[in-house]
Amino acid sequence: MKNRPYHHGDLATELLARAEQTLREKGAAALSLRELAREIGVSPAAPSRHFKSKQALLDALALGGFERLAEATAASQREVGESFAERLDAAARAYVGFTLANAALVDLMFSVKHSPEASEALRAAAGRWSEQLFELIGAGQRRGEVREGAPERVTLPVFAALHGYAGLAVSGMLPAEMAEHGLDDVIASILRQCRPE
Amino acid sequence: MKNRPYHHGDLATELLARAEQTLREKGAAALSLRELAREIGVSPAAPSRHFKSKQALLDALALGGFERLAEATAASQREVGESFAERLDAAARAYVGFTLANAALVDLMFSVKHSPEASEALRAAAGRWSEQLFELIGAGQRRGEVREGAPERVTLPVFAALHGYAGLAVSGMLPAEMAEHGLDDVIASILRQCRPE
DNA sequence: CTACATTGTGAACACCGCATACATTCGAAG
DNA sequence: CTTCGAATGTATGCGGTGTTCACAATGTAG
Repeated sequence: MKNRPYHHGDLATELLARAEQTLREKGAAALSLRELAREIGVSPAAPSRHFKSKQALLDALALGGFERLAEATAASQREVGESFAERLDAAARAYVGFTLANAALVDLMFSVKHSPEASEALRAAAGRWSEQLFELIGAGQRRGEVREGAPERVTLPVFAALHGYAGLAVSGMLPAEMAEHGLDDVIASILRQCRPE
Repeated sequence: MKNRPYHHGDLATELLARAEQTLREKGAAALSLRELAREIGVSPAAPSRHFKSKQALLDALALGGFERLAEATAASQREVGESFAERLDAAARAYVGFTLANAALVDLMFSVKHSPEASEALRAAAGRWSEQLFELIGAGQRRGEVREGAPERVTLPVFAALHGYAGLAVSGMLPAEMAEHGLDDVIASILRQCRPE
């Protein structure tokens, strides 16, 4: 009856793909392992062979999100000028754009609830990405376009502003008049706070 | 057998209270109407008389959160000096303190998922609170301690930085060396970006 | 070819949110 | 005070969920 062989071949990746699709369309809360299995045409217990719990599936999604975010950030820096203002602008728009395009996923990534062992991998992936921000700031400092100071202590406020703006925009809590110039204003304020004396 | 009368007397408020407690202790996902009813000693369907759905209960919690946040912010401004630096510092610590002390609740407040009619009330409560921030910035401008500009466009980056820092801190994504001076650095950067030319 | 590890199945369990029909209590109008 | 409707709590059931277990089918290494 079923044309599908007994073994699916690559259930894990198809689970992740479909999960991310439903995540995007209906949010994290509406994600159901059983429904996923039903869509793929596999028994309800099959997913548990690849993800020992629903949380594990979510952790895997979050991990992939960080990797893609890191890639998007790197890409934004590849074809842009060398001035700090340009590079920051590109990185900021890459980050906020990614967040707006993957709201539920980003929510997952920065969610508090992660299984302890996944937390390690997540922290690592997040670190691999935030290093790009350190490097961005560091380069600006070397060019004399960013004020002096320990890179982490200069980078944190920058990143916080971006993260905060993206979160506010996604939550729909921004009145229209703020959303319009919102990102521009945030970027401008970051440049102002980074300026050397 | 039961000493409790047939009518509980104030089920709605006790539901909210217990819900917030479990929210704090075990997170939003672990919140169950049935378990709440069990704890209070009432039938599983009883809560539905006061909150037509689980989402309605969550909306009510979020609403209360905004009100308490507004109150905490107002309190932070009552017994503090008049300089912008002092007032911003107080408001910032009030906001970040509130989110750290009520992480899951704040998550709920800024979550995307709200029933349409609750969104209105939520937006209103959020507005009542954000007006305090506008006023904070406006007062700073009148004192000549904050750069000129439309209040919304000056306030947004300020609030974004605070919101973003709180989110990062809560998510545990901050390395130790950042978390230490983190808030201080964010506040300093806000002051820098607000400074007149 | 045989043994073992991997992957998918089927049934079961204990939950959950929600809806419906019914019971009890409260409060106001007559 | 009685009555009668509204508010509140109960009992039960439905369809859904995540997770676990024993078992079956398939792949793979020796």
